[in-house]
Amino acid sequence: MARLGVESIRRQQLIDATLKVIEEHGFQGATIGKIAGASELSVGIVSHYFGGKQGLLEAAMRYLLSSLQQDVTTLMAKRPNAPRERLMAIVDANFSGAQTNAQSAKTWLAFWTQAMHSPDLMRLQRVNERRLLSNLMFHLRRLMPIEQARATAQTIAALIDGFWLRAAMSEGRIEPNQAVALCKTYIDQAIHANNGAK
Amino acid sequence: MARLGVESIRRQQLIDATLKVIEEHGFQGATIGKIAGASELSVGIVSHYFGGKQGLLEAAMRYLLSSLQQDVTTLMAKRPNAPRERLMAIVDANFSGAQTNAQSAKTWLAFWTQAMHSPDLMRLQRVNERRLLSNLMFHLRRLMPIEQARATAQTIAALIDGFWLRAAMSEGRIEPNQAVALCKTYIDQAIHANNGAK
DNA sequence: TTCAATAAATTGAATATTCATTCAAGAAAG
DNA sequence: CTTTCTTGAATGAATATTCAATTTATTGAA
Repeated sequence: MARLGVESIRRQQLIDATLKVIEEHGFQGATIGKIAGASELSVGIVSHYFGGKQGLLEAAMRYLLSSLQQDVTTLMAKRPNAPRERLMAIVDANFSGAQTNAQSAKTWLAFWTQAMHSPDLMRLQRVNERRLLSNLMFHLRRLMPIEQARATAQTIAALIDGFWLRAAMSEGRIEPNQAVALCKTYIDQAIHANNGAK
Repeated sequence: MARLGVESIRRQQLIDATLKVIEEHGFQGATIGKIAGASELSVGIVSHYFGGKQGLLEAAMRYLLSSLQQDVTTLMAKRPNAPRERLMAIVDANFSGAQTNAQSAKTWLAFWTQAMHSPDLMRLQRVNERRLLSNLMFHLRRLMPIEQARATAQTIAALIDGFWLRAAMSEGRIEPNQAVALCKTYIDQAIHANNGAK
């Protein structure tokens, strides 16, 4: 028997290499050859562990999504349990840590594009989106009537996506702090505008 | 000599076919063969008029960008020359007419992804983005102090992009009316929040 | 008007390239 | 010495590009 855990090590090696190559060459330029090179493994190993290129790409996206989800729950746990604070934590998490640089924004955009033509990736994307929305709704419900909460949740979600997209297009010159600040300003405006209507 | 204007007719034929094929098969699936088929021309004609596939794709994106720009100026011209009205017109234009359906949102997303790896397309994208921002700023400046105007302009731009992105991901179930309504609600909130500080 | 002569436009089979996948052989671990 | 892991050359499929041949349009002389 080979060393225990080789499989999970190799899988992660390949996923890391995949993300790196997509960052560098885009989704189109991410060939098995380049990925194998970046991982210092051979091309054959991909089908051995992931069945093929598509399987590797889906695993890589799953990894990105779960990283984001982990950032969210970690950051949320550290904040006071007040609705406004929790909302701010959600925003912070979505622009935090490993997530925030133009490179990883490009990777996200690439996956989004890909997701439109892969039911599996699309499903993953939807699950995450619904989680974000229901998360936002949960806290907004405590601050405003349900209709306004719904609208505000949609708007916050769109804002987050929009800033991400702009980050991807801005060639390294992303200012996560600015995006976070603008999102927070919006949230306070929305709370203020709908306050008292509760 | 051949009939005058054949060149521009053929170019448009190919661009239309390109957009149609991308809508239908995605960016990856948009092969020269399919595009030629959809345009009822031969594959050879592409390199004759555009030098190659890349040239055709760039021309198609140029066409989309200029269509959007035209929608904006057309709609703006019809509205009263009041700052708030003009802002609303900008939002309307960005979700109007030929622009608004999940298919064309997918096409946009595909081009954005592509633009990240093509300096030429990136430059085009930037020009358009700067035009949108300065357009927004021009009117916001009349409603609030410059710092708030800057922040609001960034937020509106991000909102527009964000709703587009969500439209692209939402598999045909896009509600442009809802996106427009939410953008407008935000604008009014922002005006209200920063009013009097003028 | 008709008819070559010429130029422009168009075709699509042939070619070249790129790349995912396969798998027989070999290396490494236990 | 058996099992697992890994390699990478060979294969085949997909597709962009090329270009010689063909078609179509234009011109102007008869």
